[in-house]
Amino acid sequence: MQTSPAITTKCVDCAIRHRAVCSRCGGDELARLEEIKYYRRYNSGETITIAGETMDFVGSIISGVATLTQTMEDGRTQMVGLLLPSDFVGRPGRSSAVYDVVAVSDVVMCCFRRIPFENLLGATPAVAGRLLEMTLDELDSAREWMLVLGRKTAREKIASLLVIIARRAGSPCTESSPGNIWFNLPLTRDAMSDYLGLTLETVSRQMSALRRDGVIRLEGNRHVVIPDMRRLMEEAGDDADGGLPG
Amino acid sequence: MQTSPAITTKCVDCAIRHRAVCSRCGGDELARLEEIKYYRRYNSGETITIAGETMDFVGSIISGVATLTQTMEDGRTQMVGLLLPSDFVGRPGRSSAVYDVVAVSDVVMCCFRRIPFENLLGATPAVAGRLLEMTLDELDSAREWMLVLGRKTAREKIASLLVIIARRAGSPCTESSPGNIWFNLPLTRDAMSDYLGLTLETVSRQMSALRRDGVIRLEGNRHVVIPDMRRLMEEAGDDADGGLPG
DNA sequence: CGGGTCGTTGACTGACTTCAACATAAGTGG
DNA sequence: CCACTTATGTTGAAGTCAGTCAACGACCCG
Repeated sequence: MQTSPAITTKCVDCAIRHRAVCSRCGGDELARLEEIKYYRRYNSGETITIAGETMDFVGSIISGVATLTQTMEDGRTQMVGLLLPSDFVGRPGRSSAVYDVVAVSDVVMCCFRRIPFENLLGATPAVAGRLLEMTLDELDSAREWMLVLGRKTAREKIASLLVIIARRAGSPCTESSPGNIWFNLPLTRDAMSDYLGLTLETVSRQMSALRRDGVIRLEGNRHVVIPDMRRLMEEAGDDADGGLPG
Repeated sequence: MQTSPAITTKCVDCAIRHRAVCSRCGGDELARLEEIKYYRRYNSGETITIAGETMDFVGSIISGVATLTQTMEDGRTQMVGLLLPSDFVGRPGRSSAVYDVVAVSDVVMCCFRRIPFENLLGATPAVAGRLLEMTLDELDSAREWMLVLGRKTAREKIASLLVIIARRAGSPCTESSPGNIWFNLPLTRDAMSDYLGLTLETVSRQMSALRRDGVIRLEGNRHVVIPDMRRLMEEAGDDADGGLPG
């Protein structure tokens, strides 16, 4: 981890300005956040927090991807959160981390020392309210994921993960047919298996099966193209509409 | 569901006063809550909310147990929350329910109409702050449950559920050896299977196995005695200490 | 070239599910 | 009081989906 005095972006110009914990702040409140914020960079693979250790800061992911995982004594691990830009890391009111947080790509974070941030929470309803809203959203995601873990087949699990990533990180294809969506998978097969409660072999097999069946196209191991979002959502067992236009 | 003008408990005397969303309120703030609150009763088996339908109130469970479940189109269901006294139901800022909430015993709730409660949230930091804290706790529980669903064996799942219920609803045995803990299971085998992502047959088999191995004692189908909490926690794969003294 | 990481595929195994029969208890109405 | 129904729980036998173990391929970097 490196503190980087080099980065001095103003909050107003920040890429996550409209989605992060600061999104409801007006000029005054933003100024107060600007005073106590600082940036940190992590290289891919670097640990951000370790379960059980002191955590004296909280913050937002500005760019990159990190994972939140829980590990049992015998080594079994379960990912319990996937942190993308604008997501919040850390828990106000608690001094030690409960989960391992690891950067799975190069990550830049906007950090606040925990105690000053907690004080600011009490004084700034715009921040407290937005944090409540984000936490409620996280809770909904966690509950949706409980359905995936508890009741879906391996194939449905893979499809569900691809839907979630496509929703948050996918881009419409520019050249090919306009309905297409693509993204670069931010996770290794092993990380995917940790997310889905599967083994990496099963992940690999089901990725191959979805490719064989034309549900996805793989260009290299990480580049995923989704020719028909609706089809993928059916494979995920989410027949509810509301996906990206396809 | 019956509205009951009969119940007119003052907030000060409420059984969940010190744990619910109102727990940080002082006299003034409590008075404001008292103005807009009303009680509702549900009989065991009654539906409190249906996913997708309008939900114009939020509130706290005062007594009884309710479940929060998600259902797929083909009927597979996953419980995503177990609501015990002091737990909060509903989401401020959203007008329709996302989950089915069902009373699994007779339930009494302390309700607030949603809009007035949302207004009060903005004006009462004691309530907003406590709701944030409770939501963060719920998120931690949900993440712990993701580990159970994704990585634990059937036997560990059952043990984990029993640990959670014992923690929140267990009583130390008065007559028998003081280390003992007992409780009445609030869930049928079928509801347990929905919680754990198993079939009810597997739940039944593993309950029998834990009984045969002396980890639990069953007196009737619902009354569970835990002779050694530490042993049960080992069976759950939670070797971390911090349980009740045993 | 060798060593490391990451990914794929095959053969076999096993934990949990599925299907089915049966047990127990409570409620209803004759 | 008893036959009948319904809800709940237990147990057995057979089937299957995903895990385990193992070999191999692609790629990168020193």
